[in-house]
Amino acid sequence: MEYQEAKDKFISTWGSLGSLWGINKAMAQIQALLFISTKPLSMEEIMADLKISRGNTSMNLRQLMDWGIVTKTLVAGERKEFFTTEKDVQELARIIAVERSRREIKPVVKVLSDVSSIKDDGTAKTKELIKQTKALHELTETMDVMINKLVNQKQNWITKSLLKLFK
Amino acid sequence: MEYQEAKDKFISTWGSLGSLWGINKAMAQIQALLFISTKPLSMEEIMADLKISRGNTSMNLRQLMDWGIVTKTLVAGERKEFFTTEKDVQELARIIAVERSRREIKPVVKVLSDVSSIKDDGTAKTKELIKQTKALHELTETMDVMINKLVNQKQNWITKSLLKLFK
DNA sequence: TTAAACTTTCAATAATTACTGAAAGTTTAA
DNA sequence: TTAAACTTTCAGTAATTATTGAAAGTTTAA
Repeated sequence: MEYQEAKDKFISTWGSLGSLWGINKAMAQIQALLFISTKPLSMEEIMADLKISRGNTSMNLRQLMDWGIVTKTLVAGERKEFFTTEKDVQELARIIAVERSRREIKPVVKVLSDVSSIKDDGTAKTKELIKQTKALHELTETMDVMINKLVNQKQNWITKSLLKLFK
Repeated sequence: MEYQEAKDKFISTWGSLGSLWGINKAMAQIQALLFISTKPLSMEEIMADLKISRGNTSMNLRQLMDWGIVTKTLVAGERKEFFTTEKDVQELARIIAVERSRREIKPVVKVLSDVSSIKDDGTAKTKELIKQTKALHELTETMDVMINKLVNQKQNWITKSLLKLFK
């Protein structure tokens, strides 16, 4: 497999994987492109390489910046803006985990907490609803705590955690 | 909040959360409905409660059975089929984790392995591609191993893991 | 058998989500 | 200033994904 083929394969796989970590295809592809680039890229270069429109590029770059995964960088002597992504995979994984916790898990924990604390009217169906959503609430909260603790070990957190779990 | 309101809120939240664990809305809602039901439900009952068509119900029930989350149960004296879901949240989480690993993580690990092992032609861009996809490969594989090990602790795995990590 | 009761399939359609491109907005250099 | 170089916005459109419903398929009881 040659460079170009490998590059395309990586970008397209990473793109379709976007759904796994909750972002859209173009967003994931832009991140992938920056991730394997040896230098900051301009909007023009990203558009040309991925064959997507200016508008799409602009919107998805902004989202990536909102996630804290991509940053603008100035290139000496150039007027236009250039972009780079976090290059350290562990740091990348940390950012994604924290953001997903904030955006998706926290709101669900809230709903589960509300639903599971309705008044017990003594009927079997109400009892079941309370029991099951309470269990789900505990689970979700535990996992959220776990993610946030894991991730705060910073440097080399994944390897460290693995060791702790299975030594 | 009364029973019906709480139930609707739970089902709709769980439904829109489907994307988080990689399934569609109707599928997640059916699972949610079964999860808080005090008895097995027939297709008719599911259709009526969620206001979805027969076809949709049938297809999504099948998918839930493929995932191993829902099972057919026979109800004495009834000809039609009834359905139940796994009621234990920890077991539910185990099944989902294993399935996602199999369906989504494993194939990506394969691509990353292929891409990161292309021939080094000495150029900077090839070196960068190899370096970055290798790092991603290691990370993804480590996480996959972690998930599978965690999950194989069976009984009470989440609490156990949390203790191990932070004692 | 057969026909009623039930489930599955799948082409058509609806709903959702992503993308384009041109106009409006912003910044900078002269 | 102003005009060129650049970025953002967003209405319209395209692509994707989910849903319907009716026809075909299956099972069971008589």
